Parts: sequence; C-alpha cells; structure tokens
Amino acid sequence: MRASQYFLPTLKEAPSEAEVPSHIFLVRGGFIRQLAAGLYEYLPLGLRVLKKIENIIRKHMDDAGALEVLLPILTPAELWQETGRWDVYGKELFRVEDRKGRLFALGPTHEETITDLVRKNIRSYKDLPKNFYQIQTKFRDEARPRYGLIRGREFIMKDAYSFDVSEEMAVKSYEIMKETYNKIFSELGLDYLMVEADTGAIGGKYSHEFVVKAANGEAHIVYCENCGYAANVEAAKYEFELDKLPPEEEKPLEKVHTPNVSSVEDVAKFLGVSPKKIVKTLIYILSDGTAVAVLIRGDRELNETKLINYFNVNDARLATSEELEKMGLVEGFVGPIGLDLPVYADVSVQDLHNFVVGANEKDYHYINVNIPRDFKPIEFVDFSTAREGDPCPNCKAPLKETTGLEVGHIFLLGTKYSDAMKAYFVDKDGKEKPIVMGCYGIGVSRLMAAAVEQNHDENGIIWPESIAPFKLQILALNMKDEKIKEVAENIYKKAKEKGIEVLFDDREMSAGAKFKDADLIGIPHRIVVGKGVKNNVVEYQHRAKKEKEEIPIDKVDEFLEKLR
RNA sequence: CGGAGCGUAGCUCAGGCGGUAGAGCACUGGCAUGGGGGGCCAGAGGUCGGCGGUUCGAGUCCGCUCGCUCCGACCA
Repeated sequence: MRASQYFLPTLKEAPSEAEVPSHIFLVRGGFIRQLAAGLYEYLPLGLRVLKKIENIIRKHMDDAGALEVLLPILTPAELWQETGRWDVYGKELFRVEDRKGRLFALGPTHEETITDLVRKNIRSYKDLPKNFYQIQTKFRDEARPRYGLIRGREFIMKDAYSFDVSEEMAVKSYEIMKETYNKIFSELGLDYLMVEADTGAIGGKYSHEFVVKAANGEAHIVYCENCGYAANVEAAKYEFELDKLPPEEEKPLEKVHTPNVSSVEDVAKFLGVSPKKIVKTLIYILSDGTAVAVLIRGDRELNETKLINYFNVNDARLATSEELEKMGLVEGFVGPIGLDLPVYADVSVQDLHNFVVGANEKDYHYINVNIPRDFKPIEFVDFSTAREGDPCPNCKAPLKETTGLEVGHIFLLGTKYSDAMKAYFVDKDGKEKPIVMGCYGIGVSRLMAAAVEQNHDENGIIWPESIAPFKLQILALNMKDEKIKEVAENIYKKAKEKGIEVLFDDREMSAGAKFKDADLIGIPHRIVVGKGVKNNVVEYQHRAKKEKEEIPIDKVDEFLEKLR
C-alpha cells in the first residue's frame, strides 16, 4: 500500500478527550475516530488491526470445532422477558420500538437469541454437542463509557455458546474453550492471566476471566506467584484461618463514651486498639426489600458481589442515613447487640475476642465484645474482598494484587437459560432434558486497545507482529531524489511480490515527519531508504529496538525473504 | 445515577474589564529544502455548542438546555 494513496490522518497533539495511552495513540495514529461518547469509527488502518484480531480468534474457534453464525442485532423483547432479563438488565439495554410499537433490544449479548434458535432446531441427543459463535457489534448503554475502545457503548465481541447433553459434557466443552482462549491470547502476543471470576448478570455455575495486565485496567486481580492461583478480587476466597488474631480470655462487656468518634480509624485511635479488633456493622438493603446487618472486621472491605451471591438477589446497597434513622439506628454507632435485624458476619469476625462494636446509641461503643456471649450472628460467611498479602486459598503464600483489562470471560451456564426458555432435547433414554449450556465472550475491539496499553512507548504504538496493520514499512526519505525513489520503489515491488504486507511511505514530506508517523503507527519492521543509497545501503530497524542495521541494496532480497 | 470540569478555526488552546475574534499546528498556492513533526512568502477558513434573557450593544453577564471528559456508584 502506498501511503500517498492511503488514509493516514495522524495528529501531532493528543485529542483533549483522550486520557489513556491506547485511546491517545489509536486516535493520533489514525486508527479510530470518536463519533459520540462510547462510539468509534474504525479507519482503514484500525480496521486492518481489528480484522487481524478477528481472524486469529476465528481460526482457533474453528479449530476447536465451533461453528460460526451471524445473529440479528435486534432481539425481540419477548425473548428477554422469557428469561426475566428484560427487567434485570436495566438501563444498560438499548431498547427500540418498531413502527407497530413492538419492542426490541439491541443485543448486548445473545444467550436468548441463540437459545431460541437451538430450541427450535435441536431435538435429539444426536444433534449434540454444538458450539455456535459469532463476531458482531454489541450494544450496551453504559452509564459511563470511557477510555476509548476500552469501554464503549457499541463494541465488537466474539460470543460463543455451547450446548451439551449433560453437565459432565458441558464441562468438557468449557475446558476446550479455556484451552482455545489460551491459544488465542498467546498468539495475540499479550501478557495475560486466566483468573477465577464471578458470573455477574450472565449467571451460571462458574467462570473464568482472561485479563490483560494493564495499569489502566478496571479488573482487580489477586494472584499467587507460588502456585499459580489467580482470581478476580470479587471471586477470590478469603482464607481467614491464617489471618486470625491469637485467642484471648474474655473480658467483661463494657459500654464506653466515644464522643464524635465513629470511623474505624478514629475509634481505633481513640481507644488505642488495632482496627482488627473493631467490627463494622453495615446495614444493607437487598433488592427484595429486606434489610440485613453485615459485620466485618475493621481492616477488611466488604465485597458486595459476594453479598449479592449469598443472598441470591439482583442487587444490594448500603442503607441511607434516612433509612437508618427510621430503623432507630445512629449512623456511625450501629452495632449488633440488641439489633432488631438479621445479623450476618464475615468470617473475619469468627473467633475474634474482646472486640469493639457500635452501641446503637450516639457517642457510645461497646468494648470487650465476645461471640456468642453478647450476641450471635445467624451465620459466618465469606464477604471479604481479597487483597494483596492475603494468604493464597491453595498454598497459603501471600497473594499479589494487580489491575488488568478483562478481554475474555467464559461461563459454565448450566441450565439457567435452557430451563427458562424450555430448550430441551430427547436423551438416549427417551426422556426430555434441558440442554446444558456454556457461553464464551471475547472483547475484540477492547483487545485492540489492550494490545496498545501493553505495547507502546512515548512515541507511539509497538504492535505485536500478529496483529500489526502491516508487517513492513518502507520510508523513502526524499521522493525527489531519483536514486532514493528508484531503490525504494524497487524494494516495495519486491516486498509485494513476496506477499509481505507493506506500507510504502512515498509521501512528499520531510524526513522527520515520516519518522514520527512511523513511530506513532507502530509497524514492526522498517526499511529506511535515504542518503545511504549513495553507498548502496538501506537501513533496517525494528520498531521496538533502538539499533539500526545497514543492509547492502543487493542483499535486500534475502532480507525480505526472512521477513516473509 | 451523584459530584466536578470543559465546549471559541480541522486539531491543541488563548481572549474573558460587555464594544463585533486571535496564536501555533494542519490546510491551499508558491519558493527554498529533505535523517527526527525544520524555514520563507501569500491565502483560505469562525452564526465563539444551542435556545432564551439583561443591554444601545453579549464569545464575555444571567437562566435553561445539549454535548464531551474526569472522580465515584454501576457495569462484560
């Protein structure tokens, strides 16, 4: 491709709305443009990268026996109502109405559609297993789109759905996808982790996330360098047994005056005790309307995902000040003793002795509280958010924490959707059974951003070889110099003949501008044709490296052969 | 959805005391150049996000509204 005939609208300055490296460089390099919040246009250069990513995914999905389909973006509301997600999915679902007033959703994911297709067309165990996938635009009306391609309202996703006769077989399908995903992310050249995850709104029995390590990532991960355990902090088990305080003899319960002292830090300082001996009492309102009290040790953070999962509700939120007041509670001094609410406790509170809680009275706390002498929680549950330094649930070594971008997520769904939508098959024994499902997503457009987050320097992008828009870039530094032009044209012709994807910068611009553009765009291999032609040499440089190498013009052919 | 910031040329931004708008880069034509966004000359480009109000007069003041971004909540 000749740069003079291509479309390279590169920018010298970062657009004011861009904050993170991937957003800045993808816009500056002429890969994407923003149309509106969370909506991006893919320019020719950007689309080349996107297609490369898609094709790597496609190749591995096909190898794994998955079958590509293409489902409508519009999905009838009735399907969403069947599974109940028309209401559960909330405002994130883009809803549209046709001329007759029939409601549709712009698909944010396609469990409903694919399950409908399967229930209408698969009747027998002989038709199973099946795994269908598609690569398509998805729509989610994000409350806060951000970071360019990392979180858009319209984005490209590869979604796959497996259908099996039993959970045992579904686990096999799941394991095949796990392996396939590892192949895909390896080939993409990314530094990633596979982590245990929560299933969230998609639901299901268990799931794994694939997370690309990145400073700007929204996923919080703990991992163990010793045994390889890795999990999203939302899903990571908290190994409290190793974090317990030593046993103590019970002291008598005492109410103490703590004027204007309510936060854990303040109470700890005021009473001269460790935050580990203070127990927070949090009042949560579950989405079914019930209020519960949840206790957690002062140094731990409650994990709402674990709370929601435990109570099996759609949502949970902290009670507001007004609600606390209505219940007769004093904000900042809430405690479990004499509390007229169901009390649950995080495991961090188990076997804790002589601790501090609010006294349900302004400016008073109880000290030397002990379970079960002073109160008794209904149950001890793991509600704690995992964090750096916690013991690994497998091997007890201290966990490390990191942030990353979730680029893939696989779920063993079980029969959640097949039950709701009556997707049944007739088994060998002649009985009708629900099909057991799994679903598997990859954020294709987000991957493009993730690759840049992980591969850039101060001058621009350094594309991994497998997804670079071109493999080779030729810079002719002075197109008015006949010799330079001739040599460059010749190399370009040869590279094309060898089937190398090459971008030939034949534009009539200053040399400096060409170098800057080349660095920004980040094509891995670069041949510079400049004043060296007088000595019959051209220069080779890899985008990721500083060193330059001189190649005699008559050896260029061999050199290109190596690039093939 | 809560909190904050910002909308002026294609891009990045200045002007803000009310008196009819500027820079750099980009763009067009020309010249000289050609190894890291370099130089010179000439030119084109704006209902100052929108609506309404105050005023003789509004980019500037006031109200509303739309858009974009950031922090948080939420979310794959």
